[in-house]
Amino acid sequence: MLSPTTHRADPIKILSMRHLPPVNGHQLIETGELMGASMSFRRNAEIYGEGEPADYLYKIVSGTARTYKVLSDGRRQIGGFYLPGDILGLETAEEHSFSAEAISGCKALLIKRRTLVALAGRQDEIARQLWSIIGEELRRVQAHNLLLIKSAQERVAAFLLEMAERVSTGNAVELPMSRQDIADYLGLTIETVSRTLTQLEKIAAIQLSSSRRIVLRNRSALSRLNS
Amino acid sequence: MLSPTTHRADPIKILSMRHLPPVNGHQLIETGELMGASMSFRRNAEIYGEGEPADYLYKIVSGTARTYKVLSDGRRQIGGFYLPGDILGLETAEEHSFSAEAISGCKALLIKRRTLVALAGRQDEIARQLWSIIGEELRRVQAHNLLLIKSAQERVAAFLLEMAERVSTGNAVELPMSRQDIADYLGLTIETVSRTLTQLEKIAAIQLSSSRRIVLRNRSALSRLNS
DNA sequence: CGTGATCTTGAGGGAATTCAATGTCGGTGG
DNA sequence: CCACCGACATTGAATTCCCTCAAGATCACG
Repeated sequence: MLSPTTHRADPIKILSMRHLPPVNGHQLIETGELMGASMSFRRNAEIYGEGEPADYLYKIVSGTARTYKVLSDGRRQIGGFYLPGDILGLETAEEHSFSAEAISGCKALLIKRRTLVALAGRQDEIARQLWSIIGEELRRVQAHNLLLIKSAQERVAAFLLEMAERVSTGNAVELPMSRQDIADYLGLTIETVSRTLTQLEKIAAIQLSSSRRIVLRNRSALSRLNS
Repeated sequence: MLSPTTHRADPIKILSMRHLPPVNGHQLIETGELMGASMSFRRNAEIYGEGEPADYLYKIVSGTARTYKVLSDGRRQIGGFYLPGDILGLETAEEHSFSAEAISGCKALLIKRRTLVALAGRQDEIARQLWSIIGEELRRVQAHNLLLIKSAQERVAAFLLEMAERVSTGNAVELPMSRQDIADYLGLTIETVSRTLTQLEKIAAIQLSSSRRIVLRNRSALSRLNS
């Protein structure tokens, strides 16, 4: 059962809670000054579009989301994957610089940006958390940068290790995204991702139980690939 | 001559001034609560190292700096180039995640992070500027990400356009960094950068006056390459 | 069971890298 | 002043890695 505190009007909790328990009954949580409206998105539904006003942050409650950009020639670059507990749509600009979509069915908590910023001005703890969140995002994007200069093997290995940290139960990784998503995240083609995975299986670094389920058999081998 | 305000104890000015006039005489500027110590770095000198405590921000006054990481196999990835007016070392973590060096002789204004953060808690204007600076940094890193999935031509073209915006006088771009720096920034080899530049010269998009001086002859051609 | 979507595998080609040599520029000392 | 030197940059040839195009294989779903 839910602990009573999850229903309290506490913006700090909204920001910091890693997994928010499901919102039972009504879709609106009263959280003091910070309205947390819960919103559901079905598979492939748009959460927000590039260029739209960035009025809300979205805290993923369940499911997975992706941010992406489509270049003029049709190539798609995925900026990141967002799992439960992650915060999406963090921009200091007035407009979203990426689009966001639900990968699987997906529930998110909406947080009004202006309200949050105003609140941060008065409550140090909120401000501190906001800084930590945007700093985390910056580090994530920088790590992604480092990925993109590496070889296909290194990129895939790094991706697997990253996902293992985020979704793993033991050594098994249940991937929420398709090969195409992975490819567009890593700056590779879907074929190269597929080939690299079978290659990693051949050297006994991983085991492909099914296409979406991957077991890490030899993490140190993967780390070693990770230059 | 310097206007008197440049010497006033005004942290907002320190953050926002695009180009800080040279500090004549003593090396320490009294800026109220925010001490702005001026510091000089010679070519290739380290400004800070990866993993060191991130106690200071550095506002470049003159010269150019680079941030970088060296992977275990020796490859170097340059995270960004910082020109006069840019702020370096912005981390919300306790430690620097990149190293920083002066590319050319370089003067920077040191800003104590803790002091700045404390100040931001009391002055909205400071907080607002801090947000804008880190948001800018985030956008810069994301744009860099997009670069790294493109072809060599596109990367070099995008790099030239970026530098043109930042250092150009008309159509001439005076590059402060070496080919190796450019290569490590773009995730290419020095040879590929060189070849691509001569290629761009052949199609009359640019002119290589000298190796460090490049004239943009056809910006729309460069933009077109920029997918 | 079909049917479409997703994933894997194969063969060939192309873009960037590697390795190697040559060229250019700025400084230093004869 | 010019010859030499080292650092930096360009160019060339061969190779490697990833992409493209194409054909199967597998999976989910009606």
